[in-house]
Amino acid sequence: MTMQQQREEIIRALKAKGLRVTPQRFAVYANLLHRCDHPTAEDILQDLNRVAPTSSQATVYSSLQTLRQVNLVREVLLEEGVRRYDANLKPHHHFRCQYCGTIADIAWQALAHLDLKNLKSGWQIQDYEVTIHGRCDRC
Amino acid sequence: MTMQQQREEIIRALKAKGLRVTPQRFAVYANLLHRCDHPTAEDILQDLNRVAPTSSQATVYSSLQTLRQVNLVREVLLEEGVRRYDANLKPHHHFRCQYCGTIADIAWQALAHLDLKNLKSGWQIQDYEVTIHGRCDRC
DNA sequence: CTTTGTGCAAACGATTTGCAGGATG
DNA sequence: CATCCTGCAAATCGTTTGCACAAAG
Repeated sequence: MTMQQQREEIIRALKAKGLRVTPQRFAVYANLLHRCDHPTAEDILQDLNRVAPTSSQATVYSSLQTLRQVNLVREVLLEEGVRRYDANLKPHHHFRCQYCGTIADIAWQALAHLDLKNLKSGWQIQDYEVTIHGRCDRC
Repeated sequence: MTMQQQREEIIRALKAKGLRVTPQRFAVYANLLHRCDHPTAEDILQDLNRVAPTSSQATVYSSLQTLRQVNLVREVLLEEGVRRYDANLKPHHHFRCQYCGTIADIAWQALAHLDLKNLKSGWQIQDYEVTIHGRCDRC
């Protein structure tokens, strides 16, 4: 996919959700899509303003909130007191290295599916996520 | 187990970890052990001071931190921006109702174990946890 | 031109810290 | 009696909010 196509793809996604396409919102979403780590709001802000000022702090926070509401982005909880964001919408699990903090995505199919029947009577399962803790190949 | 035995059990656990047994620390840990929900620091503070002032805010926070460091207590991440605590050390998973927020423990054995072999080459698995989202029997 | 988004700075809630006095082992 | 813990209040961190102005459709 060319650079240009990627841009159009993002614009299409935002419009499809009824969002106005502003440079700041575009930048936040594009940044999240192009990164493979799971950055915090602060990480994104830093990255966007690395070269030239692009967005303010408040705008990054509000963009993330908006993108989350329309399900283009989701929050990931892997560490205590840290909110991370992820634009990978395909269901997947996470592997976090306890030593260096690196986070790797684990494809949904990579795990044998759980047998969730009759877990707790009367409770309906919507979805589930697995977080694996361990040591990565470099630690 | 009698009330008295429970108290002695707690004192033994704290001493075994090299911690001094203060009334405040005792109260925080005992409170957490006797509750089946997964309270926040604030919840614990409220509960302890319900009848008579027992601990200050700073002390509850510091006790939780200390108890966590010695592995008598662990943090649970189930909702965005909320830190909950749990003194149940037996490995278990969590089920959270998306409607009322109720959290239920799922015994480790209740889930068919995951096949975690060959997940990612070079990565060693320490442990994993499953968070299930759904609707509880009362919602 | 109407509506929505941005940026600033102030407000906020949860958690942490500095420090003096108090309790524990 | 040395060390560790507590409580208060102030500091800090991440996030949210109010509001005037700017930009998008």
